[in-house]
Amino acid sequence: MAPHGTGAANPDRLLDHPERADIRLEAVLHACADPMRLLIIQALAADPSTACGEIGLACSKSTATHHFRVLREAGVITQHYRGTAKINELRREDLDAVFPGLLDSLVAAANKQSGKTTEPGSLRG
Amino acid sequence: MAPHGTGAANPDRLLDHPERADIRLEAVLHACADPMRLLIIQALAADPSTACGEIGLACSKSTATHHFRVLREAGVITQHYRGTAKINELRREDLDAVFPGLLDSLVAAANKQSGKTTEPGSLRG
DNA sequence: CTCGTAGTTCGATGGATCTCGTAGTACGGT
DNA sequence: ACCGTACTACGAGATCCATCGAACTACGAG
Repeated sequence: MAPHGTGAANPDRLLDHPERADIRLEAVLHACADPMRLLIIQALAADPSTACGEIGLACSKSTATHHFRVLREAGVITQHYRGTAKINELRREDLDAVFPGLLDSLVAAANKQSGKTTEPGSLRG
Repeated sequence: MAPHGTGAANPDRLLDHPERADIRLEAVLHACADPMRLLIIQALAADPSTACGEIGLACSKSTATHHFRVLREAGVITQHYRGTAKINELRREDLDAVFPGLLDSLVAAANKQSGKTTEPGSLRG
């Protein structure tokens, strides 16, 4: 038996995302309750469609993978491959539909706390 | 030496609360990311100034104490004694000042998810 | 095919966290 | 003074979580 990566478990490189209806508030909050993941969210809010590596996360690659996964499984972000890179996006529409206003106040709070100036106009593409 | 409760550590029954400026977003989110504590928050949102025991929590008393403490130390609620009862209140003003809109969307999300009808008069003015 | 880049998986470790029962303190009434 | 109610503090057990390094897969370019 191969000691690692049982290989080809997902040949098309597709990723599982929870349906909109399956997004749970506790999971979303838990996902956001981590400084590293909050950073990711801020980065994606400022810059949609960013690859994992493009966000300068101060941790190892495996840790980064872990955090992105937590966010995806909670329904906060979507991920899809683009060549060798993995592109991340906030699930704005879904989150707004399920928990109206939550994401916005969350991002605003994160930006405020980190002293970021989310200048008016950059919020929406 | 008394094996438990070193007694009179706080003769006036005063409780430590973080200052408004010391409230951290991660801590607030983490505090809210628990079903039990989310229940407490919903209860306090619907009914300010409630004693610990008045919320029908499905857990032991020591566990309840623990959850209330987490909420207090995160800056989500205040607690003060009134006779033998301990009264809890949401720190609405402080939270609104530090993270505008967050508490409202949080409570609304919790109510929505739990199918609670947030009294058609209290939310929309 | 080979190499480099991007990200994953596994396994381990150390630290939080949840939960509880038991034993304790504080207050208010009788 | 005594008792009951309300809640706390401690200690233990179980589980979860963040983090890492090492080994691995997948894709693209030359």
